Amino acid sequence: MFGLLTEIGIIHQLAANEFNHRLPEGLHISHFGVISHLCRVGDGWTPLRIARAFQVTKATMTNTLTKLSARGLIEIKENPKDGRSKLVFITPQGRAFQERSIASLRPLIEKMDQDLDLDAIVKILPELKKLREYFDKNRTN
Amino acid sequence: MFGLLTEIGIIHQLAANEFNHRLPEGLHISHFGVISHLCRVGDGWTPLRIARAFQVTKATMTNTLTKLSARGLIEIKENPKDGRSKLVFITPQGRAFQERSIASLRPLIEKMDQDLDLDAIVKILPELKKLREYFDKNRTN
DNA sequence: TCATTTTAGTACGACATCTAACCATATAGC
DNA sequence: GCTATATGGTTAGATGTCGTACTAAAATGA
Repeated sequence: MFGLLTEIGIIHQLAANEFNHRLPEGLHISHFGVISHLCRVGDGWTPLRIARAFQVTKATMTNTLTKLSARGLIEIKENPKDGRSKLVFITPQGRAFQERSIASLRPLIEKMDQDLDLDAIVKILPELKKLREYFDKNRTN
Repeated sequence: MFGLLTEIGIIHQLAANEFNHRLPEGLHISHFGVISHLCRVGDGWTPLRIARAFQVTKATMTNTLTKLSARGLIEIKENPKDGRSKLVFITPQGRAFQERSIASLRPLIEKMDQDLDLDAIVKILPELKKLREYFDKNRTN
């Protein structure tokens, strides 16, 4: 069990590092994650909901969104339905950034697709999902 | 592929967080990792060799070892064979810390062993190892 | 032998993330 | 309706990790 988590930790570290190196304009994998998410599933989410989707604290998400907003990649508006909260929208520059990012990452992904046994990887995904759900359900706080 | 790495990233985040919460005296999973490593495979390693084992930079390892040394959990000596380098040894307090840590983590691990299908997890380990070796081999540096 | 290059470790600054504390607004209970 | 609690977001401080640049020592090679 320790071995599994060690392995996962190292893979995460190496993968995040690899991605960070390749993302344009010195942006971080977490920035790409949020932008990509908004592009794929639609925008107009509250910061808290995005934080939950990525399993980070709301303070972390405030930080990430502030950076993205400063770069003009997203727009943060008041939520007309709830005075406490905000809504996050992607801008045209945000979409352009996502496309540039994907283009930057494509060679890496394609090389992985080529070098690694995708079938085997697809097979372990459900197992990882179970593990993630377990941690998510059993976490303290 | 993206999904796989997202999953791995979240699991790592949740697991590291869970471990950090449970480790004694506010120590971090990275500290436990080093101590545990020295206990298991023997001490007298150079900082760089430990850094490589955990796939972190040597600057990071300097930081970690400084903290551990300040707490008296390890001892860092000159390397008589090489004036540039050091050797890291575990102290009795370090061993005691490892035992306390394991005791703190035991309930979590036992619960996981109980709740999760270990056979399935053991089956995905080789696949993860392959993935890790792939990233390790192909990393930009 | 001595100059060049490589290697081990450290110093410093940047940054993502966390926790804790705080403010403002919404919800619930009496 | 009003008070107490819960919720969404921000701020401040701590920390782990990274990249870059530096020093000192070892290895290389002409």
